[in-house]
Amino acid sequence: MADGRDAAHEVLAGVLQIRDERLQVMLWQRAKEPALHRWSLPRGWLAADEDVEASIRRQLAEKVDVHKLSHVEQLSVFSSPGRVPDRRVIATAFLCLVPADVDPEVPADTRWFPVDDLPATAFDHEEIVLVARDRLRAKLSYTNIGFALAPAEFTVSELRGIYSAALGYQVAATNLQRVLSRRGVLEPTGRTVPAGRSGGRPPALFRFTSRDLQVTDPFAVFRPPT
Amino acid sequence: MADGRDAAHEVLAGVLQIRDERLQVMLWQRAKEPALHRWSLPRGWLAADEDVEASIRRQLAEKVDVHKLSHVEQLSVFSSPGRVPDRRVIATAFLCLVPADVDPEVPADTRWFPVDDLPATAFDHEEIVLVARDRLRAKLSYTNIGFALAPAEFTVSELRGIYSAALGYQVAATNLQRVLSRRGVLEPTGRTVPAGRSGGRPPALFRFTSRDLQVTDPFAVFRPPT
DNA sequence: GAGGTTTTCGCCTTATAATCGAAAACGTGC
DNA sequence: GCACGTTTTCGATTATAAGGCGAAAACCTC
Repeated sequence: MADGRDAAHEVLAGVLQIRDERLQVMLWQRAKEPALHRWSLPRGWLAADEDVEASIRRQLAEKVDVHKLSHVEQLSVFSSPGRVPDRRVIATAFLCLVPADVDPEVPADTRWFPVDDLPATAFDHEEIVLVARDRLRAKLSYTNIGFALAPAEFTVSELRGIYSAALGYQVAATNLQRVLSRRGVLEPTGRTVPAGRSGGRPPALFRFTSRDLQVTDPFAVFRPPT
Repeated sequence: MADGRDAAHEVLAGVLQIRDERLQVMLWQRAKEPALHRWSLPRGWLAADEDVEASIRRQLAEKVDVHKLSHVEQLSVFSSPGRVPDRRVIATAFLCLVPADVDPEVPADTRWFPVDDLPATAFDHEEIVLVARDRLRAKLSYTNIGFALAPAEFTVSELRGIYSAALGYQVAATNLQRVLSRRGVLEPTGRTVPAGRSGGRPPALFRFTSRDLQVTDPFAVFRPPT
C-alpha cells in the first residue's frame, strides 16, 4: 500500500573482526535465488515482539555465540525500493564487533573476507559493509571503541597491530599508547607477559579502562567551560 | 506475523532551528487519540515507491517549504514493540535543519519549542528530539554543520550566537572564528555590514566555504601519513 | 658476559586551541 | 572637529595535544 503498512523489515549484521592482521567481515553464501551463490550478510526478519537490536542478536545467535560480540550498534536504514528484487524490504543494518582473540565457530556456508577484498555480494550488502567499515574507522579516532576489537588484556604491540589493521595503514605504537593513555581509556595492568621466548624485553600488559563506548570530545572551543 | 512482513513503517522529522537565541524544534499538536493534545514530530507513512529520505522530504513538504531545509540526515530507527499503542510501528527518525534567518510558514497546529523545555510529547518523541539535539551538538564540534544553522552570510558575532544557542553554553567569538578559519570551513566575503546604527566597528561578513557536510578528522595518530 | 631483539621512556618539535589586551573602525555628543 | 563609548578585529602569548626519534631497559641466545 502507499502508506507503508505492509513493508517487510529485515535486520542485517556487519560482523567485523581483526583476523590475520586484516579487518574482515562475516559473510554466508546464498544457496537459493535470488542472488544465488552470492555472499550475504547475516540477516533475518524482525519479529513482532522485539526491537531491531534484540532481533539482530537473535539472528546472530544462529551463526555465532552472541556472547562473543563485544559491541553492537545501529548503522543506518537501507530502504531503496529496488534494493531487493520482487518485493519491498526495509533493512536496519548493524555494526557488530568481535574481539581479535576469539575464533567463533560458524556454519559451513559462512566465511570471513577482508573488507577491502570482498567477493560478489548479494543485493546492496557490499555498500553496507563499507558503511560499517567507515563507521568503525571513524570511531577509532574519537572513541574508545578499540576495546571491542582487542582482547581483554594486550600488549602495546598487539594493540598497534589491531589499530593498523582496522584503519588500513600503519600507526605508531609509542604515540598510540600515549594518546590513549592521556585520554584515560588505556591503563596498565601492572603485569607483564611471562617473559617467554620472544627474545626481547617482556612487554607490559594493558587493558581498556571501560568496556562501554565513550566519546572523547577533542575541541575545547566547543567544550563547556570547566 | 513473526517475520516482520507486516510492520508499518513511519518517518519522523526532528526539525531544528535557532530561534530567539535558542535551539528550537518544530512540533504539532495532535487532535485525535491516541496521545490526544500531545505534541508530535512531523511524520508520515513510507510509500511504496520512495526510500526513507524521499519520504521525510515529502512529509515535511506539507508542513514547510522543503527548499528551506539546509540539511537532512538519518538519525536512528526506533522500534520498541510498545512505542505506539495498539499496533506495531517502526520509525526512522531524521535530523533536519533550517537556517536561522528564515521563518517558514507553518500550519496553525504547529509551533516551535526550545529543545530544553519541551511540552508533553506524544509517544517516544521526546527521546527522539533529544537524540537529534545531541547529534547536532556533537557534529558542531567536528564537522562544518554550522552552515546549516547560519544564514548564507553572517558576522562573527552572529555565528557566535548561533553556536552558543545550539550548544547551550557561551563560546568565545575570537576563537570560534580562528578555529573554523584554520579548518578551512569559514572564509570572509570581503564585504562588511553597511555600517548602520550599531555604534561600533562595522563587522565583516563571512560565509561557509561549503554547504555540504564535511568532517574534519582531528587526530593525526589515526590519520594516514601524508 | 657480549651481542641481538623488543619494549619503554624521555626529550624535543610540531600542530591546534584558548586567553588576553591593544588597535581599528565605527557612532554620538559636545 | 574631537574626545568618548562601542563593537570588531588582530597580534602576542600561553596552554594542550600529538608526532618523531633515539637512548635506556629488560629480556633472549650463544
